[in-house]
Amino acid sequence: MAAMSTTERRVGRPRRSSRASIEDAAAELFLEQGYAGTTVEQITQRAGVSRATFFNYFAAKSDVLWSSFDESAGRLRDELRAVGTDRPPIDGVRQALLVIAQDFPGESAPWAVAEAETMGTAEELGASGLPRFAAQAAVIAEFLRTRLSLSRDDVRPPAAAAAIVAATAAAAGVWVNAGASRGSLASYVEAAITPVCAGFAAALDGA
Amino acid sequence: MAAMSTTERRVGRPRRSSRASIEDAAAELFLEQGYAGTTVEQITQRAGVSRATFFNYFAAKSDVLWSSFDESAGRLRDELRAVGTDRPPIDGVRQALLVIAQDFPGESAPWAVAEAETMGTAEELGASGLPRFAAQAAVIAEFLRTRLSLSRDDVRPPAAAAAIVAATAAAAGVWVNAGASRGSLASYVEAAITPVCAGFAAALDGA
DNA sequence: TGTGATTGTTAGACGCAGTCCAATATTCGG
DNA sequence: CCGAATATTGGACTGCGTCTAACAATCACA
Repeated sequence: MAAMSTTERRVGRPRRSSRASIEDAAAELFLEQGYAGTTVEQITQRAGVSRATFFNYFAAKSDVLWSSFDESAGRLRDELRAVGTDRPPIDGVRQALLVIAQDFPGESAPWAVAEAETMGTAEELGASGLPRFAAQAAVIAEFLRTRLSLSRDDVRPPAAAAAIVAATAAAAGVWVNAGASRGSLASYVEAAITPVCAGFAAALDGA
Repeated sequence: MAAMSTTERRVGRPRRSSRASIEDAAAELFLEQGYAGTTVEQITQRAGVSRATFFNYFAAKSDVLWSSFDESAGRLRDELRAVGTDRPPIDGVRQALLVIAQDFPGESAPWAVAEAETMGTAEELGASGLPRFAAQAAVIAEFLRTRLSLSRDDVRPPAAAAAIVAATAAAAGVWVNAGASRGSLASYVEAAITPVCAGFAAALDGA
């Protein structure tokens, strides 16, 4: 989603403020006052920009919480494209998700979820999460459908995709709550999605 | 969620307006103007109540869309409680969902999803859906965990629950888009969740 | 026939997220 | 120096959701 490195703008007024500086200001305030207790205006004041600028970088206040997720999520489509046509597509999905999950070691989790308790972000994450998960599921479903040459009426591609994404999200939730002594996110995701993939691998066998 | 028939209130001022009448007014307006183009005030005017009364019956404007879902969703816990201890718990979950899905014949779907195109409700349903799905998943996860005597650290119960709920939701989406010629929702849900249940049945076997 | 308890309805005000637009600022290529 | 392109800003506006205090209608009980 970030501007492609090949197309850095070379005309027009340069950005005075960065997306990251707004995120930092928001994270500080969420820690001090909680998510609900912090207004967008306070964030912009601390970041030293105007309120309008905030909405230039984020479409909604809750988008700040998902910044880390959005970065990783953009990779999924690329990882899937790189999957060879020789292996079962559902295995390719599994592999792609595990590769991405490996980028989250046990020591550190995104602040929006790691500090969810003190920030009170859990409620807002839940309220604003479905569109993102659905977008990822749509990518996976389309990948499965085309690779397996299935009809658009077939329930199995969207069902498998939704199940895999949901299992991944559930695994991430357990991973966050496991505290600092946990292992990498990948091991949690693997335990969560392997059964799903196995089940659909069998169900999609005749296709 | 509806007031238990055994506890109809017999003291205090009786309700002048019903939840259903507000829903009807909202559905009409959503058809005429779309969801985003309709204000809560317009709904209350057509229903003949004050704006404050609306928020007595619905915590949010989007809750009107989920009224039908919320009614069915309350049944899940009861259906699970009725599952015998002799059969595998994951089969009990599968059976409970299919029983509930049978209440949705092919001819009629809830207006919020059936008319999603003309009402423009899809976006709002997506934005407000996750808390509801998560609540259902939590019920299923707790059922699986206790019936199987698993630890709270185990990823599998929440993962299986989330996957099953997501597959059900995906099936419902396909079902809605299939138009009037479709069969009952149950057949779609069955095709969607059977692979998930099979996969986790194997993964939970040794437990 | 009151009187209090209980519950439903209402008006009015408020904070804040999110949208929109017009004005201004800063860089570039020519 | 002049436009084209992009970033930033102020300011106004809509509408959701919250809150509080008042008011209305019913029942139980004396």
